Order: sequence, then C-alpha cells, then structure tokens
Amino acid sequence: MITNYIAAILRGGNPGDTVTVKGWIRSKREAKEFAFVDINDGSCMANIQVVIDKDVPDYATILKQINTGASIELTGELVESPAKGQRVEVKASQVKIHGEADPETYPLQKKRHSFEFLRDIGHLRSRTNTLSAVFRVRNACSAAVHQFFQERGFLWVHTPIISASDCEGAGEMFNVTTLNLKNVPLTPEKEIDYSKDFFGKAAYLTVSGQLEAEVMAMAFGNVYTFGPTFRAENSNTSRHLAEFWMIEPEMAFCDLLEDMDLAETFLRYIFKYVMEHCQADMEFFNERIDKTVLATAENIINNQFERLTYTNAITLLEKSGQKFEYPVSWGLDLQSEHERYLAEEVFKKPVILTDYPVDIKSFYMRLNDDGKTVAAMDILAPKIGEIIGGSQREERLDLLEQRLTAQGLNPADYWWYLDLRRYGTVPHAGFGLGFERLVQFMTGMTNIRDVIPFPRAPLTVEF
RNA sequence: UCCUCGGUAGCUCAGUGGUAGAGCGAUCGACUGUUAAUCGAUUGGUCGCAAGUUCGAAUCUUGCCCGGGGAGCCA
Repeated sequence: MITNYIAAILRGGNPGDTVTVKGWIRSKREAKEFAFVDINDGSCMANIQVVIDKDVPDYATILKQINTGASIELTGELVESPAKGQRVEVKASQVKIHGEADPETYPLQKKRHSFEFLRDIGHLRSRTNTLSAVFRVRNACSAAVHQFFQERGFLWVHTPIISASDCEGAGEMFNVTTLNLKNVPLTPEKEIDYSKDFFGKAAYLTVSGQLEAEVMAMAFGNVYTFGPTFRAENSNTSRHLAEFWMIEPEMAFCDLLEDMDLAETFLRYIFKYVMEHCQADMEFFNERIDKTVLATAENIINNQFERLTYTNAITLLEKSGQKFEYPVSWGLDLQSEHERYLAEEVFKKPVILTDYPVDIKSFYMRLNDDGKTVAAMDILAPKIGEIIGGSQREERLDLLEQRLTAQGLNPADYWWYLDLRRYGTVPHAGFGLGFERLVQFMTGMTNIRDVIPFPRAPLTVEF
C-alpha cells in the first residue's frame, strides 16, 4: 500500500528525510556511474527524480529493468537537488523492480501521443500526464459535488439503475432482460412476452433519476442524485456517451428562480473547489490543452451568469444580423449554433435561458400563466453548449395529466408519479447536469471520451 | 443516422501510376548533474480489408470496416 505519496514528499519533504517511493517509471537518463529516474505515482502531475548510483545493490541488473512503464519501489534519502528543475530528489539506497515493462512493446513513449491513439490503449492511458490530470480533476469535481450538497443539508438518494419506465422520453433505452434471445417467448399477438421475463415486464437501464428524485424530495425536501445514466442513442459526437454520470438535485418548496440561483451557485462552487485543490493540473490544461481554461474558471467564479427569456433570446438572435444555417423563430428549438453564438459571441460567459415554449419541452415542466411557455431553464456554456437543464415541475394534477395526454403518453403508466400530486403536492424544482460535460468544460478537453476512464459509446466497450 | 476529412514503420506523418520514405521511439555505442538530455550507427512495413482497371496500384474505381471533425438526438 502506498503510504507516502510523491505529492506529499515533493510538497513537505525535507533534505535528510528517509523516504520510500512506489510508482511507475516515466523516464530514465543513464550516465556511466549513475542514472536519473523519473517516477510518478498518480498523486500529482510532477514526477520525483531519483538518483541511482552504481553502489546500489544489484546496480547492473536493476538498471536493465528500469524502463518506462516498469513498477518500482525504492528507499533513499531526500536531498536538495543541485540542478534546476526540482527542489528535492531522492538518493536511492535500495531499489526493487516489481514488474518490468518491455521497452520494445510498451506502447507509451516519453513523447506526446494523440488522444485517438490513447483511446486504443485505454488500460494504460491513465499513466499519461493529461489523462491522469483529467481523472484527478474528475475526482475533485465529485468530491465538490457531494460537499456542496451535504453542506446544504441535501440528501444523496440512490435512484435505481434498472427502471421500468421511460420517465421523460429522454431517448432510446437499453433493454435489460434475461430472456433467451435465440428463443424469445411471444404473445398471441406476436409481441415479445415480457411477462416471462425476469421482472415480469419490460425493463431498461435508467435514462434519468429525476422522477424517483421527485419521490424522495416529497419526503426529504432537498435531495440529489449522482450516478450513472444510460442512453442507447447512436450518437457519434465528442459530447455524448452511452453511459454517463448525471447529477440531479430536486427541491421541494422551490420555484424556478431559486432553482436557477442554486444551479449558478453550484457551478461557481465546483470551479472554486477544483481551482483550490488541483492548481497544478489546471495550469497544465491551460498551458497544453486550452489557453482559456483558467480565464474561464475565473469568469465563472467572479461573474454573474447572463439571464434572459427564450423569447428575448429569439428577438436578440433575429436582430443580430448573423447568418445561421438553421432558422430562428419563436416556437422552434435553439440549435447548437444559436446557443454557441449567445454564450461565446454575445455574452462570453454562461447564459441561463428561461421560459421555453411549451411544445418543445417535457411534460413535467410547469406551465406558466401565459399558457404558452413553461418554467424551464437551460444553462448554456461557451464551447460545450447546454450543460444544465432544469425546470420547476408541474405540481397541479389536472394540468400534468393534460400534458401527458397531449404528448401521447398514458397517464396510467405514471400512476405513482401522479400520486405525488394527489397527496401533499408542493411546488418543486430541480435540474440535471451531465457530469462529464462539467469535467470537459473545466479542463478544456474536447472529446468527452477523454474525461471518463472507461468510455461507453457506439462500438466502444473494450476497456 | 447524415455531411466531411482521413487510415502508409511501435507513434506522428510525407509520398497522387514506375525499386517504400522522414522525424520520434526502440536497440547498440559515445558523452554528460541529466530534465521530452545530446551525438553517431542500427532496426523497423499485409501501405485498413476485399474486388476491379492497368504491362505495372500506397497512388485510379467500387463496396465494406474503422477513426477524427461537424450536424441531428441530448446531458
């Protein structure tokens, strides 16, 4: 077990300390009488430099085993480094190689690799500077999410991964079945007979935990989900995954304005947390991945998001004189190009759009008094597009039933969801946040497959 | 799923009808308190797969597979 991370040694170690370093070799520079070895254990961006003199036991054998990718454990004295590049280094006295890595076949070089190539070696790519930085930031984001909600008394609720309902028509679903696919039981009408299946009815991987989160909010007030979500869409883009993590807070006794305030405070909190906990990683992204990463983070932390209604956004786009590929007119959904124009060109910061036409939004969103719009809000981020989607939910039973029917859904399928309006209904609101898009936005990584350790996407399930 | 660009050495790429190339990596050597070390030499190929055109195809044609970027769906 690693008890003394390289991050801790580099930060707090003093010359004269005896230290043990365990990790993987990044590079070796050999001289006649000694060798420099750079070791990384994933705890930080920096490597620790180790000097191995020829008087170390088994020097000749060990030196042959020291290659990029090999695992190493060594003990030595921490000394002040006589050369530039590091404050301290380790003068090794005992060295053990746990596992060699054949340099002829080990795929990672000391040089930069393309992310496309690294995706083909998903089991090794976390050993690179960029991917390890991404996953440290991802971890910090996760911790920040929980800390934010826990500080505010929100209950973390575990909503199911297997679900019987397509809760919001959010997209194609993965079937979950134990039926024998070579001999599927059929009903007299030649439909698949799910009564013979494991659950006695059709079941799917969840596309959202929102409806269940609403159930829990009606008992605990403020709750949030943070877990995996699945979409079987054949989406081949740098912003979509078949398996992704979603954060969905749901608040009872809450309206759209409070919902927006919470979402904005939440994003600001996460950015601040990561800037404080992953400074070196963030500087690395700013230098190597996207020169605007630090400025964006400062922008989020220090500025109010722009807020305007869908209707005003349409007017603004129509008057902009900008040429768009897709038409702009009231009643049509905004396209990526429109969202990006607003966030990147007009306001140059996140934009919260509210009050969308009822016909382009989901059934559960609360109808506004004008009868034409719903209390929905989307947060649009530069370069990423929609990062948060939320709404005040329809708490009035009759209106909710009307909306279900109008969208071609059967209210009977939603009996327990409707019961929440029959028994002690309250105004409530919530939002959903794609966790990987947050990490993308934070790090400047352009492809969503590079911000999750094991991406699932069409034809992508190897690692 | 649609549009578009691409697939040549372990990696990144050049090569557009006539003997398969470079840089990096790796290997060997030299040198050096080095820092993606440096210098020299060596090594390295089913040109994505299949069919076709041609005296001759990495190069032209067709189909398929895979990847990047963009779009749709959405988070």
